[in-house]
Amino acid sequence: MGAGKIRGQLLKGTTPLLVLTVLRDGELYGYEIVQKVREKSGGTFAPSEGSLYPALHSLEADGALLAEWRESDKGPRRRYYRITPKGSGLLAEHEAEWAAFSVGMARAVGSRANG
Amino acid sequence: MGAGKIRGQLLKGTTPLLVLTVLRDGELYGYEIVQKVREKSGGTFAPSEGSLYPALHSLEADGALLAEWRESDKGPRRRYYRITPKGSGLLAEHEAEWAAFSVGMARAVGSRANG
DNA sequence: GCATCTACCTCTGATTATGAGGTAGTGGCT
DNA sequence: AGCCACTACCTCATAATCAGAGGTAGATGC
Repeated sequence: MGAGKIRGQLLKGTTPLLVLTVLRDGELYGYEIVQKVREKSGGTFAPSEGSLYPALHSLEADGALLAEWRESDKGPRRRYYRITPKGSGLLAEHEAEWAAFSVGMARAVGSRANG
Repeated sequence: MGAGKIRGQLLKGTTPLLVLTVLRDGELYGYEIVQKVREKSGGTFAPSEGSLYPALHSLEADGALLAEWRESDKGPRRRYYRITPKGSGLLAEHEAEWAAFSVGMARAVGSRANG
């Protein structure tokens, strides 16, 4: 349980990156996004609804995503999300941030001393 | 500026890991901890005072660190921190969390499709 | 006396993940 | 028909914690 508490904090700020990443391969609706993230991350990540939907709305408001309602044959309607050119730019920014961040962590936490 | 906003969120939860990591090599006081973190991370990280001191107090309260006031020849007194066995255990936990987290991210964000 | 550097501490505001709750459509079971 | 489960969306209250600004205090130099 203690470990989960740490993880919850590490997750902060990763939802837009994860969402934009799975949408790079094509349009998806909310539930599908969670499944794709879980799949791609090897089961490590699966954004909760309480963080997914606000993130989607915020990305849409920023012009990073385009959304469209569509009916489903078998269940409630779905809101499909598609990445925009602006979203691709934002994705690149998030990827660069993550890369710099994880390199810094590898240096700082790496088993060997650096100084 | 936009990038910094992302990073600020990614940083959440990393302060205890960074602090415990630099204290693994010996005791340090607050200002020194920031410098060591900056040094080890190649300039990527340098905890702000507003996050460092609360983290130190919390780690001390948890029994992960032992602290001691000492006078300085040339300036105000310093509070030296030393890692305890419990702190080493916590460090191992944080390291494992970080490892799992960064592996998951590498899978999810890696340039090639996984599924 | 006053500014500057070191060194500590605390508070406010902003961001965001979680978990619980709520609304609806579809289909299966009794 | 009534009930439950599953899909699919959304929102709210709570908790964690980072940044930045402010405050206290000792030592040094002008």
